Amino acid sequence: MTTIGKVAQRAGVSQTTVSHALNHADRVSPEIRERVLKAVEELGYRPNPQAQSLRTGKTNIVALMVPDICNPYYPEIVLSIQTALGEVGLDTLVYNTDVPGGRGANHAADYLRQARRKRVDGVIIADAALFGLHAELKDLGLTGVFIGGLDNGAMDSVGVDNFQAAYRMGQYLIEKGHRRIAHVTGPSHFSFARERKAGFEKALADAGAPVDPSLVFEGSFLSPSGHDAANWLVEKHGNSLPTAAFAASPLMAIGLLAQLYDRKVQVPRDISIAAYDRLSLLDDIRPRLTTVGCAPAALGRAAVAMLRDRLEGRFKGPPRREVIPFELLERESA
Amino acid sequence: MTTIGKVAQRAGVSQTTVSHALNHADRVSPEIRERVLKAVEELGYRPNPQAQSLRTGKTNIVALMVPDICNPYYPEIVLSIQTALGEVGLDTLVYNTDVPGGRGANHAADYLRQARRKRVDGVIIADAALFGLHAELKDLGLTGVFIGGLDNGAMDSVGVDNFQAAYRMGQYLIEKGHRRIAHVTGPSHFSFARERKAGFEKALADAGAPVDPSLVFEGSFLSPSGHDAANWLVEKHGNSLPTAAFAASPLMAIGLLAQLYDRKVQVPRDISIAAYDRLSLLDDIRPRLTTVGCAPAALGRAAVAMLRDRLEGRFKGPPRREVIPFELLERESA
DNA sequence: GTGAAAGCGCTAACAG
DNA sequence: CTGTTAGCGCTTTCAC
Repeated sequence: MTTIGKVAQRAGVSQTTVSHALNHADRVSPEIRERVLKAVEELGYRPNPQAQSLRTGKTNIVALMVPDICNPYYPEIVLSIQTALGEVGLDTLVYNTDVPGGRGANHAADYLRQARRKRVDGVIIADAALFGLHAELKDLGLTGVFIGGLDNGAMDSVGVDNFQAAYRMGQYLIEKGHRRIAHVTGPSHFSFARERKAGFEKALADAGAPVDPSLVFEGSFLSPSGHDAANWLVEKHGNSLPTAAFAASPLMAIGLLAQLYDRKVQVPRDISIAAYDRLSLLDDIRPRLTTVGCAPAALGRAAVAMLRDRLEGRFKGPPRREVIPFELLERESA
Repeated sequence: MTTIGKVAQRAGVSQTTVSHALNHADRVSPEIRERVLKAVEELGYRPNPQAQSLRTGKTNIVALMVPDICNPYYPEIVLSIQTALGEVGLDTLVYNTDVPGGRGANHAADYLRQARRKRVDGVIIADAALFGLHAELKDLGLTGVFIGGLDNGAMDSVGVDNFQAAYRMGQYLIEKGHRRIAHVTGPSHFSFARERKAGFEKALADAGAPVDPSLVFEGSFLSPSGHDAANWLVEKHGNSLPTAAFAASPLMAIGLLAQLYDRKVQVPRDISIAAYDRLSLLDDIRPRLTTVGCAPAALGRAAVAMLRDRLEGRFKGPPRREVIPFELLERESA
């Protein structure tokens, strides 16, 4: 392994000069710099990152926490983040916080500590269940960005205005003539699930068609609860289905679609289906889902930008929140 | 930050002793060990991994290369690998090698070098396009495991017997009474795509129903070529569709399904569809696809086991190949 | 069984 | 503008 010493020797200068030439070009004369660079080139020298880290405390690694990469919402986030970080030479450590990894129940916090121990430069948390960790994050002195809602604004975060987006969808379904609309919500312990619910219900109420509580089903955001919701729809309301259903997550919408298919209910002929969030995966699902939300990649890129602002000292103020615009995508399902 | 020095001071011993107590329990008397552990506990001491790495050359980091995490084949691999590595304290650096990250065309090799530079302990490559990198890997002195085929057996690898699995599917379709079967293959420059093709064709030939070349369509493994294949089917063979089609990847099968839906061709009524590989994502697609293959997670776990065998010195022999058994899953699409 | 001392490769005061 | 020097925190000979 070529070390800085070898380079110095070859260039006929001291290690310091090599270091300067590489890190503070201006502190060194052009000719010397040239010589050093040439030696670096010839020797194929690459600084040892461990040594750099030990010295500087920086690792050029960012930890990324997602609940479960197999939930198709997250790959787009992970990809956009890894790519954006990779472009500036940062590496991405991925943790699936929701998947028991032989570390007991509380592995989210464990992973966080593990990341800290590793001296990652920053953390991006794309897991709603982890919003409570902001205090721990702060304690550990980690700079981090949350993706999604963060009630108390205790740290930097990026997200969509859940209330407005769901409101928009409510509006849309009303425009389309729907009055009896089922609503498959997320778990009410998530504040962003409550926001979506509130926004959607407000839209219906504003249109004079307030939601019928018997048409509300609380799901888990995951596809099995889409199945459950479909069964519930057919069993409880089979003799007179609502004309539309809004699922607060794409996975629940997919589950809904699948189970309705199995129960011979046709979409959108027998019932229209709309979903919150917009996944490119959905482009291959039939019928194509009408959705409201933003592309997850936009969240990822924004999160990286915010994190870099902190890491590179461009921004030092109090926690910020960036709101990403949403879009309603009308397709064939509703 | 508590360092080893503080611990030594508190325990009233030297740094060396602390290090020994922590890393070579037997080189230290029980009482001293006890004292050291107590001090460690009280101070919440955690060794600095950068310092450890600088000294030992190990980082406890493994790099994982996938073409594109948004291809739903990979999340299961990534999850299983990250989980398996996490269980033994190894962290996972994820790279999407197929996605331009501002690093020109050849970023796969770039990423590899970047990983090496980072002194990762090992690399897992789950990208068929990267099999050619085995030489580079060896040059860089990296221990690595490939997931998927690796023609020349130059490095450790795990995979499925593509020929046999595809053969099995051919057999199955024949058993089901199909004789005119379309075949959407992968790109022929991938040897494993050729193996699948050969296996499938052999099965048909063995059954006395050799494949009709006009029913073969070479795709890209991705969903758009499933669309293309559907269009081709309808346009070229619309007046007398084959009774079944076998797609050499799940994504192509999904694309096929989607486009057939758009063109009002019903599966399996009008044509049966079968796919290579088994994704849990497919559980939510309707109609449910009949598949042959192994769960990607099995590959991930096996890869981690192989890598650890090398890393932990349990195995030092020549490159090994582990073949994971496949399974045919009969469902409603074929 | 325990400790002193060297050094992994690098950066940054501080002198010159 | 360039070099000397001192560590960053840890592990590991090598003495004792």
